[in-house]
Amino acid sequence: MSVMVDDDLWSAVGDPTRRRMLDLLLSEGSGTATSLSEHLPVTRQAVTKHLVVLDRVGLVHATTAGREKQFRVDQAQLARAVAQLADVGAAWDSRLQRIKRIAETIQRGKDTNNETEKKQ
Amino acid sequence: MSVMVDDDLWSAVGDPTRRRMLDLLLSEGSGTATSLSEHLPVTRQAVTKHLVVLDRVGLVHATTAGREKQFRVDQAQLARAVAQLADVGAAWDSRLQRIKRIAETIQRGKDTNNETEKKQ
DNA sequence: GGACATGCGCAACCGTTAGTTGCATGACGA
DNA sequence: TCGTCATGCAACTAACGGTTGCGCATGTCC
Repeated sequence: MSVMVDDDLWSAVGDPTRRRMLDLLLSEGSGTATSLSEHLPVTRQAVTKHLVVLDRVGLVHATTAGREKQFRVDQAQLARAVAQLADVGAAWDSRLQRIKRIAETIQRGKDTNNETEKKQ
Repeated sequence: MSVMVDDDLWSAVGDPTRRRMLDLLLSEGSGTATSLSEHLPVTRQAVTKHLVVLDRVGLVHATTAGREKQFRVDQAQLARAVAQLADVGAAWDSRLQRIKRIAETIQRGKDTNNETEKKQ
């Protein structure tokens, strides 16, 4: 019934700044804490902390080259996250649809018992 | 490009406890802070605070009856939230698809030793 | 090689938030 | 009226998102 959700993964994409960082990394291909912070309303250090979080849940990983640390999106993990968004959305959506159908059934009258409502 | 997202609405459903509360309210139809807290690993007071933020973004609203305060999900607002989940998911998904296509194109072009490297 | 710039990491600090405990109050049933 | 039950309010803690400041390593330019 209730969808299996990785809370850590969801929380990681729950933050607006981190979502924008993922957007940036996807469109640019890769980026450093400094380069990302230039396109964001927060400081480099804040970006660094977010990168740690994203790295911890496997949504990005880094390769150090000289004094720069390039981050890239892990596509498989982001795909997992997208799947979870879709799952939860679908679960809620079907709930809403069911409520709507019940409401319409009640509206129509009480003798049309073709489809069953089960929970109270 | 970047999807229009209501950060407040998203943050509201970004919290795992609040998501479970919405699940409970959807399946039970309605609930009080006390009744919800009985199915959750947090205290009644914590649930109350979450109900305040859910109410603030319009995802639930309450009707006071005697000494009880019954909360119900606002279906229209939850539908909006679901739509935003779907939007962000779709945006990332198309990004991932595009990257995949580009990767395949490059692979096809430079391919004289056709061993596909597989990650898993 | 030395001077300077750049990218990063670490630490201290602040405001907000998710959670707790404790207590007071208002509504209900016997 | 008395006890019970749901709620509300206040204080406190821990974690988080954010800042500023500093130190260190690497790269560049004479």
